[in-house]
Amino acid sequence: MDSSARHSDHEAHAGCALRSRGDDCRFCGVRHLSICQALDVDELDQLEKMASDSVFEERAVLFREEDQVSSVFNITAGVVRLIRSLPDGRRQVTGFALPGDFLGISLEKAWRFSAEAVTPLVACRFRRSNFEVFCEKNPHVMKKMHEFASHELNLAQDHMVLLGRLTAEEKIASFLVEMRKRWARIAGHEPGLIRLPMGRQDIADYLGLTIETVSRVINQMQRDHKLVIVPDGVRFVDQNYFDDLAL
Amino acid sequence: MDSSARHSDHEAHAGCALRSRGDDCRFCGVRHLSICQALDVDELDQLEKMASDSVFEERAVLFREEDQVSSVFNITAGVVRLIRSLPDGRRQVTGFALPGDFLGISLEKAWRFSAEAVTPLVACRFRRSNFEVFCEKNPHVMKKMHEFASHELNLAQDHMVLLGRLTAEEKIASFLVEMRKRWARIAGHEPGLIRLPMGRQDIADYLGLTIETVSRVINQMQRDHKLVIVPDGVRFVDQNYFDDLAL
DNA sequence: TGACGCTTTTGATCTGCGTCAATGCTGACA
DNA sequence: TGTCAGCATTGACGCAGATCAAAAGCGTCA
Repeated sequence: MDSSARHSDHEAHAGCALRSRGDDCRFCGVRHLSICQALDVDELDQLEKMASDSVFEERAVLFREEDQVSSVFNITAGVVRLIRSLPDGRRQVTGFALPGDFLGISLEKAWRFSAEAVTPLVACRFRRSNFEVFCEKNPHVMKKMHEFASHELNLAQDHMVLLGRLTAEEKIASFLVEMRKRWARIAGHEPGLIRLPMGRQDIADYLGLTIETVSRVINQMQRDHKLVIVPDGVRFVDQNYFDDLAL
Repeated sequence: MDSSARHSDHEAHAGCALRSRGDDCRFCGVRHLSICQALDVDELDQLEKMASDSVFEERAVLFREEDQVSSVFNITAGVVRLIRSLPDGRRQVTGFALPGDFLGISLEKAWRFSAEAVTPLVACRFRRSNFEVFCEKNPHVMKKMHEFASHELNLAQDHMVLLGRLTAEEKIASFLVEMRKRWARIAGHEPGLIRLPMGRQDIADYLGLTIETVSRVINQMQRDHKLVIVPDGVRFVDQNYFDDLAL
């Protein structure tokens, strides 16, 4: 098998299943989505020497809030929930990390949120100390990190509007549209099925709602022929309804 | 007046009143709080050549969502509200910028939020194009920008927890504690008076509440002897009450 | 000094979503 | 094939905070 065939083979399956870099970053299925897109062949080579694939089971904890940041991660396959918890058990899911997403952009000493595998997971792992040196040595990698952080900040502000000012129905619609866009970017085309690998409780904690409200709203949408609920996700029936409601 | 006397004079007034750099960054009252803290004398010199003081009246619009980013700002004196608006008029205040805060950290083409002066304002203004070149030429300035952005991201995540999971009472308490900390950092000591130059509507839009709820909760706190309302702010009576409630 | 405009406060009422409780569904395993 | 555990759904009811409406402060200006 020549390298171009291997390459396109990997691209075709981006985001679909468990899948490692195969020990060669050049053929990584999420490279075009990730921080690595910024790197030239030389830098990619350096980075590869620092990388190790690591696999997590569903529900595995990658790290907890307050833990020292000893590794940073590039998600290769699977979904992660990022969680802030209050002392009394209330939770806010601050985001979901999908293939191509990077955990550890901030270069701070300790994690400010916990990360748990929603599905079986493959991640490209770097020792934090190595990665930090790598960033400092390559200014345009630092710039890329900054661009990623800025993008995250914009998304965080979008989410503030959602949490502070949208109704339950608008929140759900926005969430579904967001997931559709993100999966589309990963797959390279608009998917018919919007995959929702996370449970209702995670969706509720992401949207600042209760599990009952999430369930009620989605099922009402189905009764109103706006979508159909299918195993592992939903399918839009009335696209315009969602585009009109979403943030 | 020698320069050290001028310096301490400026420090003493940090955050109190309208006050410019006086055309010399070395004596800037907010330098130790701002992005400029990262710079050595040489870099500060370069930056100064690019800087111009600009003054805004109360209610002035610094820029609007979607506007091209032609300038970036370092707030010298006064307070700015940062706003995301929905088409139907609902608003979310994503943050308040205080002296030392920087607007334009993301280096994106267009603003993603509007900025309006809550009080009369002095800001140190840089042409975006100049500033970007300056960042690219000085890697550790880029790193500092990234650190600022990362910090903002953490604050944004804190605010998501507040918006998604706190009660009205907890939101108000968290807000007051946040403002106390931020003014303390600017003044260099814990202030007796917590200055609230923004109106009730801005506070409501920051916390995802209505103006009536903000008013009711604060006035109830006063009736319960947790604080006293004074012109331009509040004063804590029962510090522990707030520390226990706040995020 | 009084009239005006704007913000804040207060009261009465309503409602969207939370809470509590029960039932249903699905997949794993004996 | 039945049992069990963990999620999702559904229903009944309650309440925190929204909405609607009015009054009270308060700075500004003629």
